[in-house]
Amino acid sequence: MKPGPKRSLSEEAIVGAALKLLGERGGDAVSMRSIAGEVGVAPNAIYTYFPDKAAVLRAVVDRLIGEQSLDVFSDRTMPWRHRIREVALGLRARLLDHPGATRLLLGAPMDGPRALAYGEKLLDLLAEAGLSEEDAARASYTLIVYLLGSIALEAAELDPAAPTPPEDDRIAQRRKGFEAIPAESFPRTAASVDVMAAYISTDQFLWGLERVLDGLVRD
Amino acid sequence: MKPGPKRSLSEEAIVGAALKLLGERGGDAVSMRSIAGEVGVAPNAIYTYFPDKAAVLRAVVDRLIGEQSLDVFSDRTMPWRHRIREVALGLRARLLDHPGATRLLLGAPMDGPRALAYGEKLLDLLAEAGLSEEDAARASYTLIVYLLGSIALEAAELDPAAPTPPEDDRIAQRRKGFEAIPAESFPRTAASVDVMAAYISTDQFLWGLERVLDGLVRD
DNA sequence: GCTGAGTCTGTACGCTGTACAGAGATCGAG
DNA sequence: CTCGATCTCTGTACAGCGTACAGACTCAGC
Repeated sequence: MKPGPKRSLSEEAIVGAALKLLGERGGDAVSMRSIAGEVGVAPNAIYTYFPDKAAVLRAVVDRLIGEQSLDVFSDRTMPWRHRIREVALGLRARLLDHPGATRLLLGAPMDGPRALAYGEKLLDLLAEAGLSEEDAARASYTLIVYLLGSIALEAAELDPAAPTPPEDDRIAQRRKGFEAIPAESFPRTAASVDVMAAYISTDQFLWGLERVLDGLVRD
Repeated sequence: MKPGPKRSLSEEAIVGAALKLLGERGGDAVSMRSIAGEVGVAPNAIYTYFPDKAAVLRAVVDRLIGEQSLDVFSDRTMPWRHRIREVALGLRARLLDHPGATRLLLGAPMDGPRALAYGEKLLDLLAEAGLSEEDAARASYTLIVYLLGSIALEAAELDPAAPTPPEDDRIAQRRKGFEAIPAESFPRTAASVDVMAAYISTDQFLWGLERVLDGLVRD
């Protein structure tokens, strides 16, 4: 057995506290100090469990991913497309539940054990769908790109990073920094704006997923 | 004319300085203070031009996007698929040139004027490819998801956010925080790892793009 | 019982974004 | 030409951040 006093915390507890803060008070509220406060230790005690903050955040993301059961992947009573849909929706729901978490996803990509298991299963599933080993690998990556990209863009839209200033000078604030650009090149009510705004929904998510899958395993 | 002294800077200059820092010293080096130092003013002088740091970063991203000429979009001597490839590669190249910039992309999505113009053109192009108005909109969004997702994941991989610690205890450091998880669930040499590592390339980017396009405009 | 490793606390450093007050420059109006 | 309004920029300051360092305490094994 190791010497020294018993640990008063666990990685689990720390990640849990971070997750709680993330959900309750947004991504900016997740600091070493607030996490430590949440579990009742001095801020630097966390460095006993994780090498730095980035590691904590990676563990948070991994836990979020790991909350999804992997059983669906191999449930052969469903057609594989159905299973992929299911898994994709699950991942999306879990991550969008904590909008602040998502911006972490892409800064430190999925290299936690649970994320790896996830990727592994996805690979198997695509092989089962009839793809060659190489195609399955490429398709798996493409799919992950679509999933994470979608989720990230959606999360960015609904993140509480927009504390809604007094609306009076919101447009002015928004234009600040683009003053050198003629006003007419601001397509304020243009179609592209509507696209971004209106199609952010489960509906659009599934529509895109379906098309991507069509492209990946067609013929 | 407005009263007050002449401005000694411009939004352009500030964004330029930020971009320079981004390229030369990485994303973490872009602070209000360093930008101000670069252009030779006090840190808070920047607040005359931008409401806050996020606005500066949004302008940076918009500038990066805007560096791409929009002419390719409407050059009807090329087939539309070729044009999309061209434009996608251009965007990717421009953003990966400044790896630090990419993590900003998803935190504050593209709402700058140049980004909007970009989206607008993409929409037209897809309509030209024969899609209905609604399908073009959805496809446009899906395509943007793929582009930004790809680029973000690639940038995360090659970002200088990995200062490479002394390699002796790199694995130990890496495992820290996952100690509760049995070692055998660490698929260290698993296929999914290779997927993530090996297929990050222009090749994979184009492969995926082609499949996504196949899915979007098949029939 | 001693040794030495391991866990936690207190303190401190250098950095961040940005709010606030005021100095100086420049304009339009009288 | 003067005056007051208005704008830009500086100095200073604050609260918060991640984390390095030194030391107090607790325990397993000799």
